[in-house]
Amino acid sequence: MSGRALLPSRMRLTDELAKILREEIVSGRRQPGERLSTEQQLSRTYGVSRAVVREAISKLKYDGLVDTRQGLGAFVSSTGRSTAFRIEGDELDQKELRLIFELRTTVEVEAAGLAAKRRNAKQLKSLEKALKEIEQAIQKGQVGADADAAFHMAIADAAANHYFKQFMDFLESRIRTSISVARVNSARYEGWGALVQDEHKAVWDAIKAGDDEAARAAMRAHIVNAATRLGLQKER
Amino acid sequence: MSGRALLPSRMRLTDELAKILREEIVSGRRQPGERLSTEQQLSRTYGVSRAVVREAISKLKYDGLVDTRQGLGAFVSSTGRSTAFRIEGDELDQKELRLIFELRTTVEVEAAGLAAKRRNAKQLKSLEKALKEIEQAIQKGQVGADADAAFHMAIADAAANHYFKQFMDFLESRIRTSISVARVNSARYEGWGALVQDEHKAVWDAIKAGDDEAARAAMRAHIVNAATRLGLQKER
DNA sequence: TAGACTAGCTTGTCAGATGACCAGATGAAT
DNA sequence: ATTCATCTGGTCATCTGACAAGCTAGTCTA
Repeated sequence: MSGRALLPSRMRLTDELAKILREEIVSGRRQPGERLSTEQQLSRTYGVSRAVVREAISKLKYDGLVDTRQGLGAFVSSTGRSTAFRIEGDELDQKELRLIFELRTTVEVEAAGLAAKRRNAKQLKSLEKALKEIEQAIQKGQVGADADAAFHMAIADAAANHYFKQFMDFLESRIRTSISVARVNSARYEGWGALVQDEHKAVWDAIKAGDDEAARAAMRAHIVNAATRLGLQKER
Repeated sequence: MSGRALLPSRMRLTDELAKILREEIVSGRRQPGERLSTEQQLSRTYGVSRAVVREAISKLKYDGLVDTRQGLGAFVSSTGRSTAFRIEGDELDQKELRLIFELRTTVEVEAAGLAAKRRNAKQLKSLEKALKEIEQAIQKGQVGADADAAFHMAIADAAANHYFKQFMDFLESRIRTSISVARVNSARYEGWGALVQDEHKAVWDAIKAGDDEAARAAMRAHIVNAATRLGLQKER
């Protein structure tokens, strides 16, 4: 088979094909509801095996861009919208990070508020434990990033909404991979340790007291400060 | 082949397997960097063909959960976290929908607040246009779902943060596919038209006036009411 | 000892085959 | 004439077996 010329590049064939098909759909060149060519046709058109075509279509299906029905074919999904929320790109510039931080702030502030209203005894204990571990780490001069993450996740738990938790987790890791770890750690903790801990305590106190407004305010202050410490301009 | 017993259910095999493997990773049972079993082993373990295993792994790779290298194997990605935020399942029950609505409320309320602070003349015009179209649709007795969506998206635009917009878009379409369209439309507009429009106007007025707190309050009221109209219990 | 080389494993891709599923046509029964 | 069961061809879902290409580790050679 020499049709390979139709799919150049050194990428994997399935990624290459998926990219082409995706482009055709999101660009609107293929209308919602429209039927795609059959796997065999696509395989012939692009000079790849049916297995490659299947994996490529599988990706689009996974993103909700197409639906397949056995015996019928593959169709451009009616919504034409992706069913997954992605943040593309490995390295994000400061401007993008600031926007993501804004979204994160929004969600985490509300999570703190919900936690203040809904937390139970067990969750309070988890929070307290995380807080103590951060304290100890700081006293030892350690970074305590794990304990810090645990604190934030404990809040998400207490908010009693696993979508909040999932989303915060997602955003956190997305931000983390975009800022060099060294920078995060140093910026977050070097010299700021005590200050950060004060902010944590404020959040903790409010959640313990069940004061959701105070919890929101404390969390907002904490994250805005964190952004500042990371060198992201504080807005407003 | 009788190993099928290991993968019951009427889902597609590849989705089923992907779900299992994903669970093993996000739960932390498999550590970041750890090597997965080979495709052949997995194929034997779960009693499916290698093609199915490949498609399943392809999904995880797509979400950034695993990396594969030809000749080496598949590895749990270093972060161990997904690069995409998904809400699994086609039909979500009321409880899940309520939780998603809570997240949506959070984001959209803040978006309204940001819009009030940041909107420019052009965006105000878009909002006004959407508002008028909804009005006309209601007077004609039509549904006006498109115009309604346009209104919400115009707010997202005015918030000047495309992550808000993307995420709201994502949640909206995710909710829409979980509630039968007929039910959404009727519940949203049949008899409620004028009421809904009043809520929209309140949001619009606040954004136009640049009053972010009022915008947040109005949007919160609007979405809470929408949830109620959809038969989702209002919480708190 | 240092470097080239080979063996063996793994993923990437291919080709062909079978089963399940669907829409529409066909034909029989009412 | 209408309704319903059946047939038929097309399509996706899955399986099987094979080869190519990339990688590691150990072996062999100079």
